[in-house]
Amino acid sequence: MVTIADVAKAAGVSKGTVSSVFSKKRPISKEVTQRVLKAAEELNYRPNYWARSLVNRKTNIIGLNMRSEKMPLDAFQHDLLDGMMEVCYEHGYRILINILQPSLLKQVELIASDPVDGEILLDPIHDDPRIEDRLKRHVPIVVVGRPSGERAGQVCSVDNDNIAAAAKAVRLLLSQGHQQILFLNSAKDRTVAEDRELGYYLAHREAGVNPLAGLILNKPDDDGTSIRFGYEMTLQMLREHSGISAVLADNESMAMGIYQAAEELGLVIPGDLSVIAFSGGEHFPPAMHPPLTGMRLDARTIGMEAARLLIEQVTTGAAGVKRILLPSELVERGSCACTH
Amino acid sequence: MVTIADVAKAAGVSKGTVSSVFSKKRPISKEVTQRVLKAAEELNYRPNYWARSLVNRKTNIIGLNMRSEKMPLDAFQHDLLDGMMEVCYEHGYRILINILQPSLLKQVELIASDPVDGEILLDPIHDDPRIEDRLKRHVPIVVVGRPSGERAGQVCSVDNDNIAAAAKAVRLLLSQGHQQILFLNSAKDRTVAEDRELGYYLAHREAGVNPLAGLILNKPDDDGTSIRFGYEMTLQMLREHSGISAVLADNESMAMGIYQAAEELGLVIPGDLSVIAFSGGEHFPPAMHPPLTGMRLDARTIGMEAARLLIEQVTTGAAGVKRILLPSELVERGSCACTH
DNA sequence: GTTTTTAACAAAACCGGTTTAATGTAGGAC
DNA sequence: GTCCTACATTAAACCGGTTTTGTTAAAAAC
Repeated sequence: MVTIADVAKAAGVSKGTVSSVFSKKRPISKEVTQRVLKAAEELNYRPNYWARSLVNRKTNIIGLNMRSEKMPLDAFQHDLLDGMMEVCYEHGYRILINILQPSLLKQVELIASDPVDGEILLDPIHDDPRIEDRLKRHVPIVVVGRPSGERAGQVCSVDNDNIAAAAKAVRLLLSQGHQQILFLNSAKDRTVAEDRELGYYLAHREAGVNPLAGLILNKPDDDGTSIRFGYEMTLQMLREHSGISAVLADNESMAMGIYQAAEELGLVIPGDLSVIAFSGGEHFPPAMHPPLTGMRLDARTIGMEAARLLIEQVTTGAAGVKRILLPSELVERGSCACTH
Repeated sequence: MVTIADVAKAAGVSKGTVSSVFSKKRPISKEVTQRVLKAAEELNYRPNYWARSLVNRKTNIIGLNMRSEKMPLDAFQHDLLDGMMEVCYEHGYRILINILQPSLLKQVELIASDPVDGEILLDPIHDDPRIEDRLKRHVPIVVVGRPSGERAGQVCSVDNDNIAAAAKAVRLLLSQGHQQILFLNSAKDRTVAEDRELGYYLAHREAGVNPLAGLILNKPDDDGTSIRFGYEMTLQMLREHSGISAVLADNESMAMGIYQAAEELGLVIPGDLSVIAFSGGEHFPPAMHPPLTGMRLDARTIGMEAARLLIEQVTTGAAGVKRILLPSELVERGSCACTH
């Protein structure tokens, strides 16, 4: 590897002079500048990024930290990444994707800090250790979702208005005459689950309906795919509760599982069973029949806002805690209908 | 920021001792180890990634370098990234996405080397300056696509068998009786365009058909979206050449433009016009009517193979030049039919 | 003509780690 | 009791940059 010392020697100057030529932070005579640039060119010299970051305390890299169990990326994450990329592109930042295995992650987290100026954290859980850690170490972060407890007021976050979104979805179903609405919610420790549950109850209360207990199921966070959970729970619950006529699903994969179960039970969607799901992607809705009615979460905008917020924090050192809530849009596509 | 010196002072030992406690590269007595760990814990110490990388000459980060004009990521890139992530996940590597603006990029490329152990380069063009640069600096790379000229034998690469894929697509169309097949190819300077053009001619020659000149158009690399190019060229060419009954498109977006143009011209797909496209994504095919017949490129596998190849190079220092060619699958969905 | 300022560069210190060479100390062999 | 070895630890050098401080010579000020 050719270093700054090599260039200095070749040009017959000191290291500091070469550094100044490149950074232009101090005046260097035309003649010497030429000589240094020529030497650098000939040796094919490139400043070492790490060495530079070490002293500058700045990498121009922001991290995307996702709880890495889920791969490949779902539509929500994909769009979010797209949004992040667009903003980073404008501001000259790069993105480091953190996808280490939980086991490795634990080691690495203990062993070294991430080489980033700031981080965007996905899918916060209750008392998320990642948030605690970044707060302690004063690493700028933006949380996508709602940090739990008092942390919500201490770190920046961008989120769907999940309470409103869930309420809107349930309101639609209630208005169509559904009384027993099964809610296949996401994992209990995720704060998003709590918000959506709140929205579920809110819409019921507004309509003066007292929701049956036990109609909200949380996906176990450890195991299995969403599609399997959707499938199994739908089978089980529809057999136990004959009154269920609609299902609200946490995501599209779950909805696919629900479709499978409905087919197996001989139920027609939306005639016998209405299905509505929170949907991530805006670009490529999965092909389902009938097309899935969903609450479209604007992942792309979330990604953009999160990146903006983080870059603002990183560059200006701004300490203000902001929380951005984005509305979700109800897209009716045909998987919901009135009860008969 | 709390440094190793702080911990050393707090524990009453030297920096080297603290370092050894963390890296376990030298034996440290139980008693001292305990004292150091306690001090580190209390101070919330994390080793500095850059400082460590500086001396280790290793970051455990691999770069994904795409010619950044195109955003958001298309389905091909998305799947490729997924594949890369999966392999990186297994091997404890992180991914740095390089999406700097061309203008900024030029500066940064001159200013600093990337903080990565190796890079995966997408969309190589003829005499790609990125490849020249990495070769000169001995940065391990894997090219996704075919490096041009003699470089093909000098760097690792993973690619679709584009010649075979294009030939297969054209063969289908010829077998359906199409004689004049419009080929909306990708930008001329991309090597993939050359390969697919070859496949186009190959299939014609096999069938004993002499293809009309001027039926292959290259997307201008500088401007506009694929969808617009597909739309405008289809309109123009179908007006000029009444004999055209089929179009082969470089990607799905172009195909969408072709669908638009067909509608405007009052042509029914596939009755009046057959359309076939190279398609990237396997997860979320865009919803089109009729569903688009395509050559499915296995982007996910390409990403996995590329990551494997690169990590192998990086870890073992292996210098062998490998080229992996992956077959593409023809998926008939209904946008191609026999001529009448 | 001497002093002060300025420009242009060199030398050295520093960033936060790792690694090598040096040091001291205890245990075993003779 | 002396010598050698093994072991645990420290001090110092190093990674490749940036930045601060010092030095020299020429230009400007008096």
